[in-house]
Amino acid sequence: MPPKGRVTIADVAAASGVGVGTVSRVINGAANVRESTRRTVLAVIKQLGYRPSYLAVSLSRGTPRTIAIVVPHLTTPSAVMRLAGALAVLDAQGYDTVVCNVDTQGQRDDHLTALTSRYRVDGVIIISLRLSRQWLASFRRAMVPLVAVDVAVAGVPHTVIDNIAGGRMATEHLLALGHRRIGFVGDTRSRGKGGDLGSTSSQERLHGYRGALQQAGIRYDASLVRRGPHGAANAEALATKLLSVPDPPSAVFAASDTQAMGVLAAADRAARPVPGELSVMGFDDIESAKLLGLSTVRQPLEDSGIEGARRLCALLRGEPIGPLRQQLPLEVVHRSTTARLRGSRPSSAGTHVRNAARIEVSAAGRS
Amino acid sequence: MPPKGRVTIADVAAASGVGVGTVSRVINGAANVRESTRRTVLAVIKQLGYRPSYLAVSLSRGTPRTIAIVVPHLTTPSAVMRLAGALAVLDAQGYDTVVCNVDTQGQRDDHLTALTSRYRVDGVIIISLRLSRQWLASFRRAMVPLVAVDVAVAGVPHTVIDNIAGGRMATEHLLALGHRRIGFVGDTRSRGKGGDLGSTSSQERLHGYRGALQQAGIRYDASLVRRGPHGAANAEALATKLLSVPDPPSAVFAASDTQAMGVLAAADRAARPVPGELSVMGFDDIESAKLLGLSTVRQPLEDSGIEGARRLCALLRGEPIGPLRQQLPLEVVHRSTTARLRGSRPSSAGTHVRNAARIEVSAAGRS
DNA sequence: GTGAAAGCGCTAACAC
DNA sequence: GTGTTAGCGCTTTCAC
Repeated sequence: MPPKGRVTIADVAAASGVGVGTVSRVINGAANVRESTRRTVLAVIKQLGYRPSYLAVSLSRGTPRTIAIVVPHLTTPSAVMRLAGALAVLDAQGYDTVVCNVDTQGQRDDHLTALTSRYRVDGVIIISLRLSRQWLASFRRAMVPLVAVDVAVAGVPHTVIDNIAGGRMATEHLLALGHRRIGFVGDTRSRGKGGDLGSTSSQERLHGYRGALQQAGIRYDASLVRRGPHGAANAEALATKLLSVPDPPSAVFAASDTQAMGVLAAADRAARPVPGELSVMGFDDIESAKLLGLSTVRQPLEDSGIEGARRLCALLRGEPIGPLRQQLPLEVVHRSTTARLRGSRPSSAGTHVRNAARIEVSAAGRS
Repeated sequence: MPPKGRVTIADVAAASGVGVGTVSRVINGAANVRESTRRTVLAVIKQLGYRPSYLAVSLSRGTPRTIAIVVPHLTTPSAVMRLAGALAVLDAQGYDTVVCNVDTQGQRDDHLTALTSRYRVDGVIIISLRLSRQWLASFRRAMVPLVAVDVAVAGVPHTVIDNIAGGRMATEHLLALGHRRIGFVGDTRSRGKGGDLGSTSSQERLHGYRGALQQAGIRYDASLVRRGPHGAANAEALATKLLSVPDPPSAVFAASDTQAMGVLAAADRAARPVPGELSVMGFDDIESAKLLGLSTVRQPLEDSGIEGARRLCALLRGEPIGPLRQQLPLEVVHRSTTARLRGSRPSSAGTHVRNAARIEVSAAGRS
C-alpha cells in the first residue's frame, strides 16, 4: 500500500481517510480525537506497520532528547559504575544516551569535535577527563550544556571527591595501625602529548599521602613511591620492585583498587603474607574489593554518575542545580588486607590519627 | 546577527551573500565551489558559530547513522568487554552508538519497544539477551537490522561460543588433574517471570560439565551442583555451603570468572588452600582472572563485540556476512588455582582427557 | 559555479 | 473533532 520505501504518516492518513494532523494526534495521545477515529487510525498504523521517524519528530520538536557521555577507559570498573549510574537516570528521564569511549587523545578529539561542531545532543557528561582550555571554550561557544564527573572543570557543574583528603585518609589509616614505612603505587600523570588523558586523581591522592606522612612527622622517602601507566599489571610490576628494596615498606597505599590488586598479586609472588607482613590499602571500593577483602577508601562511584546526570537534566530544564562544585563523601573501609604492624602497640598517636580520619569523612562529605 | 535562536544554514547563506545550496556544498566539501566563495562561507560559519543540525542532516539524508546496543547487566566485566569491542568498530565506521542497559524485564521491554516502534537507529546489537518469539517478530516486522552476540537468535546473525564444549573443557581439565569429585557453581536459569533475562550460558556449561563427568564414568551428584542468582556474592554463599557438605569436592568449576572469585573467597573463608586443597576453575578470562592467577576457559569477549558490530555494518551495507552462526574459539588457560589432586598420579586417562580438551579447542573454533 | 525550489517526515497553529 | 498548512534545517536535483 505505501507507495515508496518507508511508510509515512501521510500514508497512514490516506489509508485512514483522515488528515495527517489527526494521525499525529492519535500517535501522541491528544485528547480531542473521536474514539472511533482513534481506533481506525490505530488499526491502520498496525496494519501498515507504520513507525514514526525519530528524526522527523525530533527535528520538528526541536530537540533530539539525547545525551552524550564521554568516558575514558570504559572497561575499568570505576568508569563502568559511573556510566551505569548516569545511564539509569537518563533512561528514567526519557533521554537516549550515546556513549563515547576514549582510549587515546585522537579518539578524545574526534568525539569532542563531533559533539561541539554539530547540534547532535541536548547535553554532554564528561567523566574523568580533563578538558583543555581550548575544548572548554569550544563547548562554551557551541553552547552545549555540559557537566563533569570526577574532574573539576572551571565554570562547569562538576561532581567530584576530595582526592587529597582521600589520600590522607588512606595513609592515616595505615599510620593508625602503626605503620611507618608506607609505600605508594599509582598512575603517572604524563604531561607529554602521548596518551595523556589527564586524570589527576592519582597525583592528588599522592599529595594526601605526603601530607599525612608529614603531619605524622615521617620523612618522605621517594624510593617508596612508584608510579606508572594505569592498570593492574603495571601496578604489579611496580609493586614487585617496591617490595624488593633494601628496607621495604610494611604497608602500601595503591591509588586505586585495581592497582591494589596488582600489589596484592606482587605480594603473593614475593611471598609476603597480607596483611601479616604487608598491609595493602586501595581506593574506590569496586566490586572486587569486597570480594578480596581489600581495605580501601570508598567513593560513591555509581552516585557520581547519577548526580552528574541528574544535574544535567536539571540544567536542561532550566532548574537550579546548586553549587557548581558538588563533593561526594569518602569513607575508609577497613577489611582484611590491612592490619596492625607487628610489634607496634595501639598508641595514643594512632588513636588520634584514627579520629582525624573519621573527621575527614565528614570534612570531605557532600557539600 | 542570526534573527532567532539557533543559527541555521540560511543565516550563513544570507550573511555570505550566497545561496543555501552553496553553503551546503562548502560544508560537505563538494568540489564545484570557487575557492574564494569557499573561504568566505567558511569565515562566516566560524564567525556566526554555525553548527549543522544533526537531525536535519540525518532526516534529509535518510539515515541517523546510529546503532543501538542492548546489553543486560552492563556492569559485569564480560558485558563491558563486549560493549567496548563493539563500540570501537562502530566508532571507526562513523556510527554513533546509543547504549541500552537492561537490569530488569521492564527495562528490557521499554528499550525493545522504543527500538521497534520508532525509526530511531539503523540497526541494533543484542548482547547476551534472549529474545522471545514475540520480540523477534517485532524486529522482523519493523525491519530493524539485528545481530546478536553471545546468544543464538533464530534467523539472525549471531556470534557465539560453544558453551557446552566450554563446560566440558573446564571439567576435563579438572578430571585430567585427577579430580573425581567436582563441584559446579553457576547461575540459575529462572524460568519464571521475575527478572529472568534469559541467558542460558550457565546452563549450557553445566551440560558440558555433566557430559564430561559421564564420559569419565563418574556418577552425577546433584549435591555438588549449586545454582543461584548471578554475582560473586551469591556464588560465595553457594560455594560456602558446597564446601561444607560431608564429602566435599576437591575441585569446583564456576560458570564464570566472577563466580569463581566468589568461590575463591569462600575457600579462603573456609580455610581451604587453593589449589592445595581445592582447585577452582572459572570461565571467561576477564581481567581479574589473570591477576588472581585463576585457571579458566578463555572466550574472546572483546572480539565477540567486534564481530557483532562488524557484521551489522556489513549487513547495513548490503554486504555478505557469512554464516548466520559465527562461533568463536575457546581455550583452557591453566594458571594457579587448579592443581593435581593430592595422591593422584598422572594417569593415561588424564593425559587422554587433556588431549581431548585440546582437540575441543579446535572443534569449538571459529566456524 | 551558483541560486531556487522541491522534498525528508513530522508537529503545531489555525481554520472550519 | 478534524483538515490544511506552514515550518523544523538540511540535501539535492535542475536550471541558469
